[in-house]
Amino acid sequence: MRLSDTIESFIKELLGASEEDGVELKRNELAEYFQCAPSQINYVLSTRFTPDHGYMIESRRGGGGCIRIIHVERKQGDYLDYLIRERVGLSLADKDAQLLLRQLVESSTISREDGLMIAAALSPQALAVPVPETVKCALRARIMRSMLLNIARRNQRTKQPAPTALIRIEHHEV
Amino acid sequence: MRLSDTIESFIKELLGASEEDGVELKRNELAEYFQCAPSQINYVLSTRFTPDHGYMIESRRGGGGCIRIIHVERKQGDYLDYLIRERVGLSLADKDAQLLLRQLVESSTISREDGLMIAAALSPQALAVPVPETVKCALRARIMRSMLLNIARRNQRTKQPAPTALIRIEHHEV
DNA sequence: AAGACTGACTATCTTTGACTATCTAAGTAT
DNA sequence: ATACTTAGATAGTCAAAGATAGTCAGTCTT
Repeated sequence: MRLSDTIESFIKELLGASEEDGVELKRNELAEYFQCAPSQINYVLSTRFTPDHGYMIESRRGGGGCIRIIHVERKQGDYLDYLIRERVGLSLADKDAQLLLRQLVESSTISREDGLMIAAALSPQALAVPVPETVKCALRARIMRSMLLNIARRNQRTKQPAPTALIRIEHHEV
Repeated sequence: MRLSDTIESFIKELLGASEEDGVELKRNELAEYFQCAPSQINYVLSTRFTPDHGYMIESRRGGGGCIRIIHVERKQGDYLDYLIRERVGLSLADKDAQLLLRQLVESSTISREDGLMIAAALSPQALAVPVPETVKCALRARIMRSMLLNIARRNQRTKQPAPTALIRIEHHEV
């Protein structure tokens, strides 16, 4: 078994054992424990604990610093989960983003308020920085996923599970 | 727990227990109590009790000198306005964004949910596209402004600038 | 070729201590 | 009395040291 896989399972065990929906760990301690370079931890995090995997990472440097990993439960057949993992993809044109948002609000997958918040974050004015359109598309996709994940997490916290279920498996390139 | 965090909570407890909206303390006594260098107190004040955090500091040197910490209450609408117009500016470092969000939630200017949504949109993971940091700073400012503006509009629509419960969020929970 | 792994370099946050600035009070000179 | 001086008591500043985590390009493995 590869080291990365071992570390991955270890972290997932920690998450499973935790009361909360997240765990805190010290990068250096973990690296010490597994006898590897500290940057190996970053590698594991960036390849196996990404937003599309349903994880959020927060960290602090300096004395007393640490890494926090938050897991958002994915339920089978959860539409939000499908969106984050597949539908949004790596690139999202402005037009597609608006279309998607409208669908999500109309199908009550997300609230109107949340839809407006996402729209605000993705608005052309917000993204009016001098970068190629391809980069903006990547950005839209990332921001969209990150915000949807946050909504999923909130749903999980409030124990008020997904408003809808309906999975429509459409093709997913945007 | 970091010493700075401990001292921060201690001071906030004092503030909470106080009848006034401020407390007075002796730098050296505090330092003695926490067994640290007096300048540590200055560090805590300058990183956690700034105007952005909603605090004002006054002090007197010499015999009988002391430090006074005052918590400033702000009107929601005005504060949001100020943020949108002045504070956010054209550029916003990651650190500043987090600081700002934390203060906004602590002062109930925005709800915890909105704070988390903005944090999700501004998270390093969401902005992980290959552009210079200067561009990211510009982007953060724009997204932040756009989302705050959306909140302000929503408040106006509902005519009910409803705050939320006072929730103390943890350090990088924002 | 793709994924796993590493190490040097960088960025950020905390803590400390030496040095500086300011204030009060008491003492001294006029 | 009034002005000046000085000692002691505070607080402020800043840069260095320490403690973490992040990045990235190159190497190794499969």
